[in-house]
Amino acid sequence: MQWPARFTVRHIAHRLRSCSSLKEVESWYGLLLKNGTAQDCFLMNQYITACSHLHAIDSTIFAFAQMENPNLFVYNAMIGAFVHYFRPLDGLWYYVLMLRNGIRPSSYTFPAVIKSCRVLSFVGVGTSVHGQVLRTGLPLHVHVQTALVDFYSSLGRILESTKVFDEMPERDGFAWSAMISAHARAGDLDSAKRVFDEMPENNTATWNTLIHGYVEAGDVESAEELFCRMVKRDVISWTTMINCYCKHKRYREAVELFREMKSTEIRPDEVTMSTVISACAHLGALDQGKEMHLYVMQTRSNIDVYIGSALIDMYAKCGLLERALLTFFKLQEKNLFCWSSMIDGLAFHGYAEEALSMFDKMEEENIEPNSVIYVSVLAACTHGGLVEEGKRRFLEMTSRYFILPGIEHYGCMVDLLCRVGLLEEALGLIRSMRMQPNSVIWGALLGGCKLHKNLEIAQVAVDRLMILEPNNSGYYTLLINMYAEANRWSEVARIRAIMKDRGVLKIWPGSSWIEVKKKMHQFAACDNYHPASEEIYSVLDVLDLQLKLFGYEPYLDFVL
DNA sequence: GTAGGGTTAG
Repeated sequence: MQWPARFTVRHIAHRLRSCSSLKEVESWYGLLLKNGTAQDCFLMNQYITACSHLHAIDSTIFAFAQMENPNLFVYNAMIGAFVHYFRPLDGLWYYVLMLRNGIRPSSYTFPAVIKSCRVLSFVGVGTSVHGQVLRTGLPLHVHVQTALVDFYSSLGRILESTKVFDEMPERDGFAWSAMISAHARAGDLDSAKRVFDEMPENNTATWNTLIHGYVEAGDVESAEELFCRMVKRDVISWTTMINCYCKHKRYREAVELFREMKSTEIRPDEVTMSTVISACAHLGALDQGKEMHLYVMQTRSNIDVYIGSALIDMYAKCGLLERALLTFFKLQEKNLFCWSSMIDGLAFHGYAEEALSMFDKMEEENIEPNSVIYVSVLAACTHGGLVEEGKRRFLEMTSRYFILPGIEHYGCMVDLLCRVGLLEEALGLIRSMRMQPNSVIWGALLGGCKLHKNLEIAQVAVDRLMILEPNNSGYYTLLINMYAEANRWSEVARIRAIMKDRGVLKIWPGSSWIEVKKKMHQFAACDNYHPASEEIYSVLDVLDLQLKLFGYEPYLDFVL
C-alpha cells in the first residue's frame, strides 16, 4: 500500500508526531518500510522521537539498527531518548558510536551527553566532553552551558559552575534556575537567594528551585515564607511544600496543605499523590488514605509505581494487610519499591515466611534487591525467630549481590541473635563491624541481655550507651531494674548515684495516636487529657479483667 | 538544558 500522493514528507512527519498509541506509530513504520523510506533520516528521526514519547525505547533501538547511514539528527534523537528513559550509559555509548562514524556533534547533542555524565557521575568523561564542546568552536549555547552548570554543581564543583554561568552570553530561565540550584546544592542559600534576586524576571521554576533549596537546608520557615509570597503557584510549588512537611515529619501539615491545594484549580499529579499518601501512612490516617486512593482511581487509568508503593505502605502501616496485598497484586507494573513495601508490610505484621517467599518471588522476576529491602528481609527473620535463615540471607546479601552490610543490617542481626539468647555471638558480630556501633546496636544487645538475664554483657552495653547517649534515662533504668531483679542493691545505688551526678532527666513518655473519622486522638501512658478518658479507662479495665480470666499474668518484674 | 516523589533495624 502506498500512501496518498498528496502526502508530503512534512505531512507524514506531522502525522507521526501526533500519534497517541504505539500501535499507530508502528503501523506508520510499516508504511515507511513499504515505501522504501525507512532509510530517510528525517522521517526516521520523527519515528524515533514518536516512539520515545510513547515509552517504546526498544522500537527506537530496532529502527536505528535497520538504518545504514544514520545522520546527526538521528543520533541526537537516540541519545535524547536514552537520557529520557534513564539509560544514560546507552546514551553515552551512542555518542561514542556517533564520533566513531565521523559525525560531528552539534549543540543539540551535548546537553543530553552532559546530563548522562551527570547522572552516572562520570567526572572524567564529563570534563572531557566539556573540552570537546570548547574545541568545536561552536558559539556558546545556552542549553549546553546550562547542562554544564548542572554537571559541575552535582559534583560539588561550584566554582566551575559559576565560571560557566558567568561566561554565558545570554541566560534564560533554565540557566538561572540551574545556577540557583547549584548554590542550593552546595548549601549556600545566601548565594542562591542573591542569584534569585539578581535575576531580571523570576519565573515559577526559579521560585520552586529556591524553595526546594531551603527545604533541603532544613529551613522550613524560609520555604514557607517564599511559598506564601508566590503569586503564581503551580503543581510543583505545592508538591515541593507538601514534601517539605513530610521531610520534616510534619505529616499533619502536609495533609492540611494538600486539602488547601485541592481548593485551588491546580490539580495534583502522581508526585503530589504519592507524597500525600505517604504522609497518611506515617499518620496512620486510614480514612484519609482511603480517600486519596479513591481520588487516584477516579482520576487516572492506572497506578504508577510510586503511588502503588505508597498505597501498599499506607495500608500495611494502617493495619489492612489484605488491602495492601490486593493493591500489590493489582499493580500492572511493579518495581523494587513496590516489592519492598509489600515485603516490609508482611514482615511488620509477623508474616515472616510469607515475607521471605515474597522476596524469593521477586528474585525470580529478576528484580535486583538493594540494601534497604534486605533490612526488611532480616527484620522478617528476627520477628519469625528464623536464626539460620537470617544468617544465610545476611551472608547471601554480600556474596550474591555485593551489598555490604550497613549499620541497620547489623542492627537486625544483633537483634536476631539476641532474641534467641546468642548474646556472645551477637557481641562478636558487633566487634567485627566495619563501622562504629551506634546506640541502636548496643540497645538491641541490652534488650537481649534483659530478656536472657545476662548482667555481664548488659554492663558492657550500658557502658557504651552511657557514652553515646548520656542523657537517655531509659538505659540506666533498664540496668537498674536488672540489678534489682538479681538483688544486687549496691549496684542499683551506684547507678542511681551516677544518674543523679550526671543530671539525667526523665524523658517525655512516648505516645501513640489513632485516627477515627478524620480526627486524630493522641494518648500517653496514664494521661487523662482525652475527653472520653474515663470511658476509655473503663474499657481498659474490662479488657484487663478478661485477660486475667484467660490466665494472663502481667510481667511485673521491672515495675519497682 | 532547570524546579517536586518512595521503603529501613530498637
